[in-house]
Amino acid sequence: MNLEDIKEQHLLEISNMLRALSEPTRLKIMQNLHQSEMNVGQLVDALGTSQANISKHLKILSIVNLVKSRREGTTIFYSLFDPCIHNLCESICGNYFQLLEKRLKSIA
Amino acid sequence: MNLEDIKEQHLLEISNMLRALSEPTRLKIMQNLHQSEMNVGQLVDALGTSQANISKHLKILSIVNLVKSRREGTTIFYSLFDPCIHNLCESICGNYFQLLEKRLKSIA
DNA sequence: TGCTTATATAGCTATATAAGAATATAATAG
DNA sequence: CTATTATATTCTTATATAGCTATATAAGCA
Repeated sequence: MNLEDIKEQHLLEISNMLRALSEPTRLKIMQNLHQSEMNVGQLVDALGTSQANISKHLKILSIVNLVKSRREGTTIFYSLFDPCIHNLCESICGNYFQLLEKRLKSIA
Repeated sequence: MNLEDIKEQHLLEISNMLRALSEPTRLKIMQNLHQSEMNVGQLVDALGTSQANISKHLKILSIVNLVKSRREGTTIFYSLFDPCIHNLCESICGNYFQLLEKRLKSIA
């Protein structure tokens, strides 16, 4: 599938996924879930923001299928929706550092 | 480089890059530049929005180093900042379709 | 049942931003 | 210099959204 051939609707969905990913708190949530599943309370502790805030961000990540959840008693565990999300994150981050290096070289 | 090890400042820069990418018009600009460099007028024609609007979006994409420009007389040509941006876009798009397939299968 | 814990939601405010309209800048031609 | 063409910027308005506070829901336990 080439970028050039993407239809409007898919492009809109991709932009939604990227917008969901593009918020720093949500990116940190993804970074945490990258390692293992976590419940809301653990994420609250890890990120140092309010529980309400974390819940809202988790909802946004759920809507675009970046994360999924399972209940265990009163606790809800969140994890990456699919293993391929790993690759997505690694790839974004890898490309960022590749770009960063080239920018630094072009300054030097 | 693993996602888990990314420091705050890099994470903020990545989120800025993703936010820049996450707007539909800008994603379409990237989609067009994916194929070849284009000047502002060509992008205006291709996307069907105002010249001012395109210029503003191009500026946002420039700031995060997703595109670069060169002048030729009064015309300014834009292109992807670096070849690796190709990979980034292909990877985002590839992962989206992979996710899409799995969602469809899980419904069926 | 009522109480506690964990999570989600609603309402509010402040800020960010996309798009339109008008104007400004920059390069070139005459 | 003036006019023209191509692009950028400024200002405004409307909408989206992050975070706060308070409240609601849901599950388990006494």
